[in-house]
Amino acid sequence: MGAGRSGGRPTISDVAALAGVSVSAVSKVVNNKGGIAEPTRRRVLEAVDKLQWSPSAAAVALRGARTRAIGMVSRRPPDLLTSDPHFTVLISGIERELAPVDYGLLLHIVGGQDDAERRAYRRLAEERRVDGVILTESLVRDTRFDLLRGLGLPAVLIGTPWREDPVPAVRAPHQERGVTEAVEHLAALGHRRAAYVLGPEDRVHTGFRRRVFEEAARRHGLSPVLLPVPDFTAEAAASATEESLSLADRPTAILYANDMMAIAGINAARRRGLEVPRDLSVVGHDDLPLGALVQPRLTTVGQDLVGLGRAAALRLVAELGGTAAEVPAIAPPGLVVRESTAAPGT
Amino acid sequence: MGAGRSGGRPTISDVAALAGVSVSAVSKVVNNKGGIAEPTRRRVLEAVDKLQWSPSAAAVALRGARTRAIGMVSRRPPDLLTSDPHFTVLISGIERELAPVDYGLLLHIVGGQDDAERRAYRRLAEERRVDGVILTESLVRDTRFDLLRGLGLPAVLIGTPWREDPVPAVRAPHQERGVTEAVEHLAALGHRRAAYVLGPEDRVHTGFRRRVFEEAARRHGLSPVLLPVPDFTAEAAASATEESLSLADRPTAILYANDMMAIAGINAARRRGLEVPRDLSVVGHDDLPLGALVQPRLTTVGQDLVGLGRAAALRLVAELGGTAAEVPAIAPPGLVVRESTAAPGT
DNA sequence: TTGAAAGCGCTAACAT
DNA sequence: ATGTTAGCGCTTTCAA
Repeated sequence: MGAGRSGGRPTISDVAALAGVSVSAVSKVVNNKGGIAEPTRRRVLEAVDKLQWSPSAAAVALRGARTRAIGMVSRRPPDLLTSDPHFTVLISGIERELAPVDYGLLLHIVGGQDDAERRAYRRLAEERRVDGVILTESLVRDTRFDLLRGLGLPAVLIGTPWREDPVPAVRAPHQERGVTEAVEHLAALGHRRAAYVLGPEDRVHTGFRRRVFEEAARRHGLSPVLLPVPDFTAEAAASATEESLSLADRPTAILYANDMMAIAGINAARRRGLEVPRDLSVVGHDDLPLGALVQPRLTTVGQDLVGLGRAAALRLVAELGGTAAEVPAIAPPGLVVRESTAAPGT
Repeated sequence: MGAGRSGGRPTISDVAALAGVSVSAVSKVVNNKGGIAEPTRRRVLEAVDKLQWSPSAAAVALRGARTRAIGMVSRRPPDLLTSDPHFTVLISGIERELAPVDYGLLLHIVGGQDDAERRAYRRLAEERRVDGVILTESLVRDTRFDLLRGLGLPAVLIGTPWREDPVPAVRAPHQERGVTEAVEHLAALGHRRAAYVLGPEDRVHTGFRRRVFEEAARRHGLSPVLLPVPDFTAEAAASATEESLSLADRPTAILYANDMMAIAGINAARRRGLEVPRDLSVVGHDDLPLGALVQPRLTTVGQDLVGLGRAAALRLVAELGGTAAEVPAIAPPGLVVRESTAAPGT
C-alpha cells in the first residue's frame, strides 16, 4: 500500500501499487535486469506509462549510480562568450552526442579568477552533480588534471595536454597542417614578412602554433613576427594589429588566433587607411560561418570544432560507461582560402 | 562511530564523528539553523574544512530540498547556435547571476522536433533535475506553459507571452522603441520603401515587431514590405534579400531580425552589385559586438540581451527561494546608428 | 520469478 | 543545546 499521496510526482511505489507488484520488480523491469516474467513486465510497463513515471535522478544518484550529467566549467568572463563563438560551437558538438544518450550538460561559467574555476570543479565533484567533465583550453602547467584526479572526477580534454598522460584527450589529426598551409599560401603569394597575433601564452596551443608558424616561416623564407595577446578580445586583436602595422618593417600579412580577432584586425587596418587584402593579407582561425559573410570574405584556418566537441562527449560517455569509445573522425585543420589574402602590394 | 569508510568521499557522519557531535548538529551548522553553541559550531566547521566536505547534491535533492540547478532547453539545431549568438548572449547573462548564488545551468539542446523539446522538459521535471527553467523564444500558442504547469516546474519566460499570465516573464521596457526609431531614422533619411526580414511567424516577437513596423511606417509615409522567413539562418536572410531586391518596386532599406542576418543581407546585396549603404540601407537587430567590426559598420536595433538573461535568472531564483526579485533594470531597445544606413540613391 | 528490507547521505521532527 | 530517528525514492542483496 501507501502509494499515491496526491500532491507529488509518482514514485516507484505508486507504479508498483498500480501494477500490483513489488517495487523491486518495477526496478528490475525498468533497468532490464531480467528474471521477470513477461506478463509482469507488461503490467509494470503499462503502469509506468499510465503514471508517466520516470526515476528520480536524485534517488538514482544517491543510490550510487550515475547522475547522467557531465560538467563543463569555463573561466572566460561572460561577455567574451559573446564575441568568441569558439566555446559555443564546441558545446553544440558536445550536446549533439549527449542528447541521444540522455546525458545533460551542466554549465558553469565562472568569473576571471583562477580560484573560482577550481572551486567549481570541486563542487561538481563533491556534490556529485556530474559523472565527469570536459576540459577545454589546455593550459601550460595545467593544474586541473591533478585537481580532478584528486577529486576522482573523470575528465576528457579537448586539445593537447601540456605533458603526457594526464587525462584522455581528443584532438584533430595533423594539428600542424592548418598553420603550415596558411604560411605556404602566404609565401606562394609572395609575402616575405608575416605576423601572427597569437592567443595568450599560457595556452598550450599558442605555443604549438607559434612553433609551427616559425618553422614553416623559416622553411619558406618568411620572417615571422610574433604578437601574443593577453586575451581573445577584439580589442586585443586591434591593438596588436596597430602595433605591428606601426613597425618600421611592417608585415604584409597577419594571422589571427580566431576569426573574430581577424575581423577586428581588418577593421583596425582600415582605420589606418590600409585596405585588405591589397595592403595587408589577413588569415583567421576556426572558419566560423561568419567568415564567409564579411567583406572581404575571410581566408581562415578551418577547425573541426563540432567534431572535437562530439568526439570529447563520446569519449567521456564511453569512459563512464566502461565501453570502448567509437569516436568519429575529426577533420584535420586546413586552410580555407577566400578573399582576405592576396599578393602583397597588389 | 561508523564513519570514514576509506574509499568514498566523506559524508556528513564523517564530519560529525570528527567533530564529536551528531549529524544533525552538523546539518544545523552548515544550514545556519541556529540553536548551536558557538564552540560546537567552530568544531564542526573545522571538521568540514579538514575533510573538505560538502553536502551531496543528490541527497539534498532527494530530501526534498532544491537541486540548485536551473534548466534551459533550446530547440534550435545545434549548428544554428553557432551562427546565431543571440542564445549564447542570453546564457552569459543568466550565468552571470546564477554563478554567485551557486546555481548551475543544465542545458539541453534538442534537435528540430517539437516533441523532443517537450520530452526534455518532462525529464527535467520528472527526474527532478532542476528547480525551474528559463524559457526563451516565446511562441504563438506556446504549449510549454501548460506542460510546465502540469509538471509543476517553475518557469520564467524571456520575452512576451502570447497571452496573459501563463508564467512570470521578463522583458525590456518600451519594446516598440527600437523598431520605431529605426523606421524614423530611415524616414528621416528620405527612404520611402522599406522591407523587414522578420523571423519565423510562430514567434510572438515577430508579430509584435511587424505591427510596430507597419504602424511606424504608416505614420512616416513609408511603404512596408514584410518578409517572414522560416528560420534565423544566414541563408534564409540571403534569399529573402534577393527576393525583395528583385521586386519591381524594390525597397531602399531593409531591416533584419538579427545582426547575422543583416550581415548576410549585405552580402547578398553585394552579390547583386548593390553597395551598402549607397544603394541599400541595412538595419540589424541585437547589437552584437560584431556589428561594430564589419564593413560597413552596422546600424542596428540594440537589445539588452545580457540584461534580459540576468533579469530572468534573478527572477527565477527569487521565485524559487520565495523571496522578492530584485531585478536590475533592463535597457529598452534603441537604435544604434552606424554606417549601414544612408539617404537612398546617394 | 517475486518480494522484503537494508541502506545511499541528508534534513527535520521530536526527544532529551 | 544537542542527539535520535524516520524517511526522501531508489537499487540490490537475500529469502521465499
